[in-house]
Amino acid sequence: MGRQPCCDKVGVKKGPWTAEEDQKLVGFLLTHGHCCWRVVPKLAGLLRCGKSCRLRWTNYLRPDLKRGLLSDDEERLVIDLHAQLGNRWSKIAAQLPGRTDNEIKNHWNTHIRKKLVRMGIDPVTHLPLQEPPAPAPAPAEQQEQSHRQQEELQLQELQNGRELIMQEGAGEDDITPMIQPHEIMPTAAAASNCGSVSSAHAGSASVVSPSCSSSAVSGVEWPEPMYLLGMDGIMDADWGSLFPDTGASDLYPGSRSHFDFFYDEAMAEADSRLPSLAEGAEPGDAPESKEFAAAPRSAEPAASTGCGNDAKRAAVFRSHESGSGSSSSNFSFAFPILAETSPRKKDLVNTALYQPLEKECEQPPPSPPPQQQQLEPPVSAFMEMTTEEERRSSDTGCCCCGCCWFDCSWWYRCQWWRCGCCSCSCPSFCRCTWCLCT
DNA sequence: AAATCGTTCAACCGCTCATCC
DNA sequence: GGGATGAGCGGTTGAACGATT
Repeated sequence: MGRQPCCDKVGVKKGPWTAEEDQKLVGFLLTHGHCCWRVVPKLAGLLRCGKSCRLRWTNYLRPDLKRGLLSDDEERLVIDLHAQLGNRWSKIAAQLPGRTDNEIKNHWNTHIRKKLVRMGIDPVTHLPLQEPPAPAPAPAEQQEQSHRQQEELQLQELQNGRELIMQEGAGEDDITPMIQPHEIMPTAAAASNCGSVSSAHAGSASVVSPSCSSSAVSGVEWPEPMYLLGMDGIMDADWGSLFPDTGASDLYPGSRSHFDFFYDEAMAEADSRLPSLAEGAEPGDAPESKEFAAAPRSAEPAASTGCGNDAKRAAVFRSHESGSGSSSSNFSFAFPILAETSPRKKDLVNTALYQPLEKECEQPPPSPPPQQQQLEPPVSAFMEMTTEEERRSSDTGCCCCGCCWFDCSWWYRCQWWRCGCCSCSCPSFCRCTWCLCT
């Protein structure tokens, strides 16, 4: 008697997942978890096999996934772990929270393996390749050779550090650097400015969320279904009551989300710059504090421009911020960002998120077209824009929404720590010249 | 502008492992 | 102990996309 197939293959859809399917799957899993993958598609109303659902969830929809290319540190760790574990991608992935075995495997095959070969290292044995000495490089190759030498130096550093990494147990903070603020994908709501999903900028499941496994997630008692593709559902959620007693960091021990990182850094800096904020300083001391606490600047302009979600988001933030002091990880669940499709290079190439290909890095950067050389207009020009919509829609001015960090930080053109057109580093409230906190 | 080639990565396939009965 | 079953792993595929000709 042969093994029962995972599905009957009849009437089962294959190929790329649609947004609607993602929505159904996420909604179902967040509501019910998964007890048995085979029945998930039936109960969720999907014409997919359970295996496909599991893969889609673990490799793409899971709310703790990082997106984007592996960082240099992650790449080094992958190389190091591969030298020890071989092609045990799941074991390697287990050391890189937020990364999937599939993702690492793909990255290995498309980037790292080639890099190692170029460096004269056998990607299988991690030993030097036995090759005849290469002829003297042509002048055009000298630059590349210099690049190789640099990579070899890095690899040597890696080898030197291998023992140390292993002895120290490779703490998460050491081995998995946080995604930097500029790497954050735009939220669908932010990118579209008014809550409708923009396929052009809606990132794939770019998420700021604690590390977890799908099995851990399934253990949560989730509230009412939240169809994540409709961002309103997220924003409307009562995140304070979602995890009334335990923060996400409790749910996922030892984890710290990117949001945690941002939040703590922001608070630390805000504390240093606005020491009297907590005591209810006078406007002269912290001009934005009271206004923010009462009604963020974004709220009113948002209303006038039809962006009521800003107020909702600000309300969620305030609710969170004024909580009992439990882990800010609670809030991390507010940002699972689902996309209609995976982001393509064209979507990111003009953004801070774009990470050039290796070969592109080897080329001298193309000189920007004239119009791009003046991305930052005089501050006065920016200040002449009077509405939030004008500021937001301006490709040449400050990209901040002009109000609280809540919007700014999720707007992909923003620099987290300070706005591109001012040196304000008061991340709790703003980073742009619209604000008065400078 | 069109054709061709190379790259990337989501998704699939087939296998093994773990667990249950 | 052995069969049935579900889950997970690693290799492979193919569509989409970018680069080049």
